[in-house]
Amino acid sequence: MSEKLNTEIRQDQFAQAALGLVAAHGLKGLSVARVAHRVGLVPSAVYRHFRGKDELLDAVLDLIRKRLTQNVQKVSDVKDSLECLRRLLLLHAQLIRENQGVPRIIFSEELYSGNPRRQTAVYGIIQGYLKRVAEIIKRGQSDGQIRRDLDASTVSIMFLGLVQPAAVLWQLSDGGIDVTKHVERAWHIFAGCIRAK
Amino acid sequence: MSEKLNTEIRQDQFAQAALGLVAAHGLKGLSVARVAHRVGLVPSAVYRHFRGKDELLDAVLDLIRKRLTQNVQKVSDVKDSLECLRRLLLLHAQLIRENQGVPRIIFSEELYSGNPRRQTAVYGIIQGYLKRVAEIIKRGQSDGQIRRDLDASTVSIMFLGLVQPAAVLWQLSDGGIDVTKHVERAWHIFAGCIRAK
DNA sequence: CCACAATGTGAGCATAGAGTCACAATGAGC
DNA sequence: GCTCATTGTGACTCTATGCTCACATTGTGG
Repeated sequence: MSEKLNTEIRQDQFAQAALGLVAAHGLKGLSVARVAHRVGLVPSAVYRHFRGKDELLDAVLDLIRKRLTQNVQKVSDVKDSLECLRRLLLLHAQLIRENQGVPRIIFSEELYSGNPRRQTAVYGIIQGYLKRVAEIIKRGQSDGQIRRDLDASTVSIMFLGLVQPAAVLWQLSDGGIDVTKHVERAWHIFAGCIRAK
Repeated sequence: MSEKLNTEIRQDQFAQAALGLVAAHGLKGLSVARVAHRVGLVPSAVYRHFRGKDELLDAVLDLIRKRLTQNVQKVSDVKDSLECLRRLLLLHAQLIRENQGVPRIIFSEELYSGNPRRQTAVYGIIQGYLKRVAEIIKRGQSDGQIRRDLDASTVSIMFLGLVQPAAVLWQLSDGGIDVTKHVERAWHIFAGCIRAK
């Protein structure tokens, strides 16, 4: 029998295991049994710490939200707002590279179709991230770094668009495309466009 | 008993039914039984026209490729390359609005994880589309409409990035975001950036 | 050191969905 | 109008997976 650990620790372990499994085998490959096995426990053990698979998935979403928030934190002290955005973009690319599970979960409607509550949750995560990006952009607009005639919200969505398609291609090509390189090139073009003249 | 129709017609019907089902209920809701029911037939009838679910999904992918190719065709006679791109972008947004199944299938790794052949197929569809976009861009570069210092391939991926995140948000918010509006605003910014001065 | 709550286990249930097969109906070509 | 290949049907099997439950084990507070 495995060591007995308290619920919070197990919940964390299960959530991380789940995220890893999605990265490796896709959402389709995410079964309660596999998650348990990855943690070194037996399937039914999962139900000691979650009411069901739904609750487990919620925990995974929470994990993802934390990772995104962390990235924003990491760049929050960069004064130059364009540089701040650039670094956030690179961190984002890195997050995706290091954990393919993140985009797979966020952009797979499998997770929330037929589950309005979770759909709202995912939407909230993305909107939360976008909001923070928009704030950085607005800061750049007030201190004259970024063109004031642009809608911060639109720009923040475009910002996401710098990574997202590249991430999909990277996944599809099994790493045949360098996400970070593309993101750097794209950023160069994009920055030249929103920078105040 | 239902009317007997030949295989090509049935294959088409099943593929379209499948695409519609994905739009309505997500990939998770795509079962052979439902597809059959939507066409007004019984589950086992599907196996008269496809070897299995895999072959059905391949047919759906083919349908999607055709739709994308159609869009490129529709704008192929527009001389002004920036205008050509703008129209293609709007068609793309329209395609997504009218058939949510398209992005859901293309960007859901569920479809191809654990199936290298199909993964390659999806990659091919996107790359094919990107290639055509890149050609339009190169045309714009040679006739002096678009900045020559930009890498056409990078720009084509950015082009995709103008719609993709908006499409995801639109899906997540149940239509709470106007994809076409965002795309128009984003295009305005983007075009100002790649246009030759 | 002991009781008991929390955690881990294995066996088993229920359901959904892919696929098979023998048989029935259809309709196109002769 | 007959024949037969094609297409449609219903009953079925098989497998994967979410989940339950009775029981075993652990370790912590008193």
